[in-house]
Amino acid sequence: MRGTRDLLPDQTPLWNRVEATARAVFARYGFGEIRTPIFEATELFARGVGEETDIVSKEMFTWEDRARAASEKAQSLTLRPESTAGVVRAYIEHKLGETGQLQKLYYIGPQFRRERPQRGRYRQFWQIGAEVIGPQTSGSDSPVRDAEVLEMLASLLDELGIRDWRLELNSVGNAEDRVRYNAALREALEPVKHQMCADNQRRAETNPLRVLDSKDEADQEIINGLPKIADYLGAESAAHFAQVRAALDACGVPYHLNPRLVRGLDYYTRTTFEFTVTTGLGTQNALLGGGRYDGLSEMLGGPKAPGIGFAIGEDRLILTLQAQMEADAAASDGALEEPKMDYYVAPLGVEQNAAALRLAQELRRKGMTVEVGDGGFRVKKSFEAAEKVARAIVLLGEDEVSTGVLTVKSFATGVQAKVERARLFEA
RNA sequence: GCGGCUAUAGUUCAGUGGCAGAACGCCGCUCUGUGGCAGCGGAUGUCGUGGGUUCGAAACCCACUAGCCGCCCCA
Repeated sequence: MRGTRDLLPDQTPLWNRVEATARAVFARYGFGEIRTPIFEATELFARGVGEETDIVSKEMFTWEDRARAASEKAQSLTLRPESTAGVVRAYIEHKLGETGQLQKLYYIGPQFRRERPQRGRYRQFWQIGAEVIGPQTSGSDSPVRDAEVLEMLASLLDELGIRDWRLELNSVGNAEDRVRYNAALREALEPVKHQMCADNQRRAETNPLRVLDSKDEADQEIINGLPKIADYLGAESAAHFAQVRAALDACGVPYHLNPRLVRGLDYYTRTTFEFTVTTGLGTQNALLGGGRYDGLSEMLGGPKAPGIGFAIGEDRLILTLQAQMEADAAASDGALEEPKMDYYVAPLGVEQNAAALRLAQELRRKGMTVEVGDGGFRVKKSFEAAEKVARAIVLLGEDEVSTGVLTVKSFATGVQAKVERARLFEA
């Protein structure tokens, strides 16, 4: 299917390493895993992500569920295009706010957007994300939370071995700041917008913030002359942002202020951020993105519950790591070695098959990785097969079975030795 | 959703109108309890799918599907 992929066993170890590292890092910061449905009511995304966003207006996989009884109405359902809305729905539904505790939740799972695929962009893609949310009394809107999340991401990327990441940081202000800034943008764009490209002319009308995001080269001069959001932050937003930056400075997390970083989901308020990389992703250079969403819970009919979260594009993280590994292998002239199993047990003759499987059983129960051949194979074939998958071959012929003294040959050293059956289990 | 490029063996690719190819990999033999090297031999296949042009199409044309690159946007 378009935009979907199969991940074969040569790929999945890296995926598992990434996910295990993420789980371990998140646990150190007190996050617990949440698993929410892969589909939700369409309404949730329309209200949470925003009716006018690209995601909701043209990228969702949506269908009408059948009404199963005359009294039941057909419901519009949608494969989740992101997970924050679902997590906040679960927060509301399970009344997690009533605990009074700050909730730190993370998730790993597939997301679905009906876009044209290209490198680093798939219709089913995976996100590793986390949300910090709770009633205000839990400190959920503290700048400490913003900085902690950003510092955690820096630690995670470092631990994964992602090199040359770059943190872009901005504050888009609270709801009131945004109203004033939008008005200022419209006013500034009015006399100059006719000089801009068609896309930007449209955005100037529908969503002036998006003009800031434009990469149209001819329009850059105009865009650079537009009012900066930083000048329109109210005292509260400005103080919050200053504290976030101070905490990042204290932790030694490098960042670049990017006054043009506006994000495409309607729920973002105040802190917004993106981590980008230059390796492996082509023009889709955003590795992860996120921000604060102080009003989302209320938008979804829940209690006031400020929050901040992010989503890592796992596919993009993997592409970056693979590109780095290829670059390293090319630089050191070394081929990428596939991990080998401990033993390949080769029965010599079909009469030894049962004994070979039994030997493998014992070795595996000791925790060793073992492959078993077939007595019908010629010895040459057994060696060839063994050398591909294992570090050593155990020959099991009539003699070995009757005496219990095995013939073991290491492929690394080329040394062949007779080994007591019992001693093999010690290794 | 828009534009460009691409699709031939397991893989990477050559093949611009006249017998479907190379390298690597795979299998067999030389070699029935010792692999890696070498020699010899073998199988690779809906030439993405469907239609059209032509005496003849892998090649030219159209449509579709999928991938890649870019735009939009985002992870």
